[in-house]
Amino acid sequence: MRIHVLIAEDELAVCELLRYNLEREGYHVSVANDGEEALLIIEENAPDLLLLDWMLPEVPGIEVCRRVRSRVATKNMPIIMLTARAEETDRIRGLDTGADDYITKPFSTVELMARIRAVLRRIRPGLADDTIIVGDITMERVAHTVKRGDVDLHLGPTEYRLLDHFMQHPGRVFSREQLLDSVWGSDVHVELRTVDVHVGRLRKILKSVGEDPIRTVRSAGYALKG
Amino acid sequence: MRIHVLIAEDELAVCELLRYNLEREGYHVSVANDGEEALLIIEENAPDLLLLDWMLPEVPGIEVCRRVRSRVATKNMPIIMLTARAEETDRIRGLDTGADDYITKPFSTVELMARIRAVLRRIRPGLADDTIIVGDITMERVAHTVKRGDVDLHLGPTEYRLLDHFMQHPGRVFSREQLLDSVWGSDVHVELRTVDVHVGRLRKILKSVGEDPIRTVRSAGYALKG
DNA sequence: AAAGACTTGTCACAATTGTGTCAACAAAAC
DNA sequence: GTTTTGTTGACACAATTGTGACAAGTCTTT
Repeated sequence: MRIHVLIAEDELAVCELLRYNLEREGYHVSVANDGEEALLIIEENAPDLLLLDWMLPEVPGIEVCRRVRSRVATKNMPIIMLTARAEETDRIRGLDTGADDYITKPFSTVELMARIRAVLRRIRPGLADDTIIVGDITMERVAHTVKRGDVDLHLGPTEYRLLDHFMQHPGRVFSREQLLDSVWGSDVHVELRTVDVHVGRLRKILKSVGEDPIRTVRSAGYALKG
Repeated sequence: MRIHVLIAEDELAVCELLRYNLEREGYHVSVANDGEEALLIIEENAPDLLLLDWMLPEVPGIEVCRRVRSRVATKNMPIIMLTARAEETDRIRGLDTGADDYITKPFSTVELMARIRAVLRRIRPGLADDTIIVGDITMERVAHTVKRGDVDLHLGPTEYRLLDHFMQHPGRVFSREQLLDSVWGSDVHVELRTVDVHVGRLRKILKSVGEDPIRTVRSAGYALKG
């Protein structure tokens, strides 16, 4: 039985991005374009997780949230809020929205997926896959640890997300642009070459234990040797 | 159901080149010669992908882009911009054009096709075919790898594009001019003989594993043995 | 509040790899 | 044997990638 995620979001582009990423990780995805639709779908077929836009037509996100919480059947449904601006963060945080987590746009898909796993794990331990293994590299996402062979490696946050992304698609080449999009976030302004630096840092750590597992593909990007 | 691509471009020569290449790869192609026509076609029968010239009569490309994005039905339509000069690149990038990708003329058709596949893959994973096999040569486009038998081969960017092109049309003979057009770009100024050199280099790599798979056709050009 | 320990994004410069030409040589055609 | 066409190594230089240093920013700890 696959995990059912409902996306309540009116920006189609964001919807598709989320749907694509979620489906690729094996979730069953529904989409609601406004608050009313979201509530209908929830009543009809309660999802396992709700990705809820803060600003939603018809019924605003916070209202959806409240109604979901007020109903017994859905009282414990995990909710992750998608908020537009970083400034609102504190306000949302302060309010008792009842959301389990929130993330501000633009967000990196890698990070969002990580949060989704985290929230699901809290509710249904064992459902979200927690470790990825590629070659001799093991990522324990629960513990946020990376091992190569038997050696524990210490990665910074960015290196961690970068490796996470690579490990989800071993062998596949990603351009700097793509990495920036997935690992940093959709419209963050960061120099393209910064990717090189972080790949370099990741490499350095990984190479401390064995062969360089990252492949540079000239004029194309980087890939994890699959 | 074939993938439907709309070409919005006023230069007839470019149009035909694109149409020819796209149809050969199995896409269903429509053509609009100005922005207005493009919008009409889009409204009437939304394509799966839009190849959009930046400079377009009647309604400029950027305006078409905006309108496509503003309509719900076409909000997610993948758009690849064709821009004239390399200098505009940064500006276009900085602007939030809403295009999924852009490519500056002159472009090599091999590269454009690669980008089209990349964009489509994002939207409809599984639709764009990612590996080509001819004889004992395997190209894994996602991983950007080439194997002959079990041996991994390391090709430089140009060799890679050249082989890609050959493998798309096994057996067919291409003149140096044609190869220059398809692999290097429409009006790049490069000596004809340079093709020989690159074919030579490609051959050398390929021959390191087995028989020479490239056929020289005297006074006509080269072909991959199909 | 200050100090220290990490992270991060950029830059400048080094190291590496790829590119286009040419010219000498080889092979085929006439 | 002469002419035409293709092959290949050498080479300068272009383009791309790797990396150490650094300043600014965070988060902890004291």
